[in-house]
Amino acid sequence: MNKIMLLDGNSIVNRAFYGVPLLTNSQGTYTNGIYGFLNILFKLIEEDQPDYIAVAFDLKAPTFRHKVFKEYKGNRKGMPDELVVQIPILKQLLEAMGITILEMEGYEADDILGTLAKAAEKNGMSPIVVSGDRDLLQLASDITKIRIPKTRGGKTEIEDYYEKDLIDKFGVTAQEYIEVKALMGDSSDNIPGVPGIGEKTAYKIIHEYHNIENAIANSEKIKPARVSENLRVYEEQARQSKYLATICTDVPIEINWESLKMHELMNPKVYEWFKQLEFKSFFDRFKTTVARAANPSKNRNHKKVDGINELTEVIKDILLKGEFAFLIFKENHKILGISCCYDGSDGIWIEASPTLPIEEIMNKTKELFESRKIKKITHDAKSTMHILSRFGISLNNLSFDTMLGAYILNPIKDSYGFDDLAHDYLGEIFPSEEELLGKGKNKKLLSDLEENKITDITSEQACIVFHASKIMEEKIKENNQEFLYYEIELPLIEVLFSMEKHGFKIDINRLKEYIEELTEKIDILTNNIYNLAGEKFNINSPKQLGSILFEKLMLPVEKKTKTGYSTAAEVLEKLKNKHPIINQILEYRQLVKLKTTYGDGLYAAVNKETGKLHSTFHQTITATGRISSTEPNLQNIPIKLEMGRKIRKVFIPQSKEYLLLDGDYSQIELRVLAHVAQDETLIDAFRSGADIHKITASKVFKVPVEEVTSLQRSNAKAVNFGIIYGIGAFSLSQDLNISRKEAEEYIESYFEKYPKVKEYMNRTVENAKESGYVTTLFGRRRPIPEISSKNFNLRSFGERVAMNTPIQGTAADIIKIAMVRVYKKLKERNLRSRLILQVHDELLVEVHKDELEEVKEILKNEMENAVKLDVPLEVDIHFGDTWFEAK
DNA sequence: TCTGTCACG
DNA sequence: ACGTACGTGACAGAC
Repeated sequence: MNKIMLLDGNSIVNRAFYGVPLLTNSQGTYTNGIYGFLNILFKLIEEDQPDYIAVAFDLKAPTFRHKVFKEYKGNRKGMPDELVVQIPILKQLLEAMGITILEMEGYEADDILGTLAKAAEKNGMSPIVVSGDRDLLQLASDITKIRIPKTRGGKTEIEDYYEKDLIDKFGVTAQEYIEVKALMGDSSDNIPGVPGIGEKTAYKIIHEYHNIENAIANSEKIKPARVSENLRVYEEQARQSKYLATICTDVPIEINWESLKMHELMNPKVYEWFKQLEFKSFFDRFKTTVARAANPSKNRNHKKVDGINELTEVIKDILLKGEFAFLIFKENHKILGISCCYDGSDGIWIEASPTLPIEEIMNKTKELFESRKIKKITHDAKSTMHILSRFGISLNNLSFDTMLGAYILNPIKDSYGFDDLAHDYLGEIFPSEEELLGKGKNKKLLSDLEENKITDITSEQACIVFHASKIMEEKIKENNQEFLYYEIELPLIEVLFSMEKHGFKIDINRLKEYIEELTEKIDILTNNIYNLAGEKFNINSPKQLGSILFEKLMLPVEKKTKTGYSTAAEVLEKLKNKHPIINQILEYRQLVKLKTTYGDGLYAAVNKETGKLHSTFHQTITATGRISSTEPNLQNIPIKLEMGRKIRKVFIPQSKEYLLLDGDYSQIELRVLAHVAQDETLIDAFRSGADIHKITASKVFKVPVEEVTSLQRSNAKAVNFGIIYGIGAFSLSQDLNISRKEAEEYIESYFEKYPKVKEYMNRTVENAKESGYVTTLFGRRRPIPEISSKNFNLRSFGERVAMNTPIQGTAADIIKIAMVRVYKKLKERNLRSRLILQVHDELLVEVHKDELEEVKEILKNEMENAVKLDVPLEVDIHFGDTWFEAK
């Protein structure tokens, strides 16, 4: 007998949503309801192997039940927004799987399922009705099976009911199940039932009288008296409840059985959906043939080159084409080979081998890489340049970097892998690194794979890069981002490469001394703390520290975290006067931070050969356009506190012939704000060259500039920062330790004095809501999906981001322009001085003593004139023998 | 691997 | 009534 599976979409996704923790993919789309639904669906299909399938959904429109009883489901709370957004995705996914979705205005999903189940029975099929809701049990028969899945802690258990199971478990038939509900009502659907009759009484009555009419007729015999009387008084209400509780089995819906037939669910479209939703655990459900068919590019015919003659032919071809995409593959310091793609169809894998050593490949290809005529396309050019430089090769005429292109087109992604390129720009499927090699300790090496697989993967990636670059070029043009991409970001690659390669010299002996000094101080503090606590414990453990402070010493609890007491500096600061241990802990924390992160951390990062720190600068990480620095992070070296600042004395020039020259923008973000908001008052303030915080203080606190106190100035400074961040009164009040009301007054007063700033903020948020993104002065774009969220917090975050990103991002654009120009000038003039570091609003140059005056001029000039704004850009220049002195 | 904490702009 | 400033990265401890 043919089986037909009929699912109650809403109720199952609801169950799934609450049974699976709130998941999102990397785009921030909530996916837990969909994920849970699929888990249930797959399990059911595996168990029952249905021949036909359909999913019914409720519509928002009122149903026939509302017509007779407008309060029906009146007390229902709506779905949470996190679930609402998943429903349309689920529907599209089901459609992609070839599963028919049934909806009918005026009816609920239950009614559609009931109608189909009954029709299917008549048609000689076995219906399997699936719902998260027990109401459906009234559809059970000796042919129709009701299945109720429950998801708990990721596990799905299913209760099954034929009508006999209903009788076994509840002692009622399917029809009697309705009668019971008519009597007891249903608070979740707002079905009234009969007052005074609950579950127990309802069953008792139906066991004896089988239906409500019979019960009403015999109500005299029913005890207790109140139940008996209510049955008569509320007999109409009981009838209406029965009507409401009865699933309609004759919905006027046309049934096309053929269209409900099951197909292979795991088709290419579905594969794509799963990739986007990041349901990696479902991937192995796809037959490899499907994955292959899903990917037209797999049909490319890649070639492996492992002989010198073939390589010569390839190079000849490339010289003819004038352009090629390439990737260099490196694993554990070993270079495996180079893949390339130059005519848009097949890729080529040039494999390093004993017969064709990498040195020989590099010797042969050097002319290509260094040619100023041949255009090069690659993915992550900066890393590539490091590899090439080991062979004394430089990369010229880089025409496109797809990693950077993907970032400019969408800076909020958290990875820019080949799978992303294929999906986002080519509409193709390519497995991610994790899918290809696994992850964690089981991660395989590319070189461990079969030979032809290596050829396929490496060549295919080069092809993806080639093709994606063409699409990206178009999009960059459409977005008016050509200047940003070709004049700022692309040239910046070489600048960052040079900074990384050059490195920052460290006075290693001085660093050792610094560590020793810290060690001694920490030892003393540790002893003091143990004495004050009366026992030894791990001061670094927030958990142990919390129990000492708040349980043993009974200090008042200011703030809690998810896991326990907060021991953050901000909290301890407030406990300073309550116990002498607090100051010791604060100082201990500060010194331990300095020792571990900056002392030991930097020491370990110093390159043994060069004696320098070679940080990596990331150009595709931040959502705003800033660069970031890792291993080590040189953008967060202490400066605010004296003890921390001292570490800057270990940062020195490479030799005594050199000095460190530092240029930093003064108030660049506020200046950008003045410009983009076109606020005359703010513009004038900057043109006058005066202290901007002081001026703001004078305006906000309505006192003459000369009479601004230092407290007023520092408060105004906080307001200025707040404005840039997308101000909130609460946070400002926290920051300044003032009341919320006062903070509100500050803000109001600020906007009164700088009205165009307020207009600008409103306009920017409006635009972001309209378009879904914000832009900087140079066309950098940041999508803000949160801004249309129904969730207050998410939406508020989106609004703040909309206000902040154009400012932070424009400042980032500006300093990047300056970097490119400074680099170019130093190179053009054949100077020995080198740009070595950028810290968001600051550039550091290692300058040869003979070139000091010239380079000072270049640095100041290029930074101040990187862009012409309606306010001047001011740069402070300092120099010295260490970074400490150069600030 | 996540959380808390803290360093920077 | 909501819970609270924008952007990062490193380290230690706890799971």
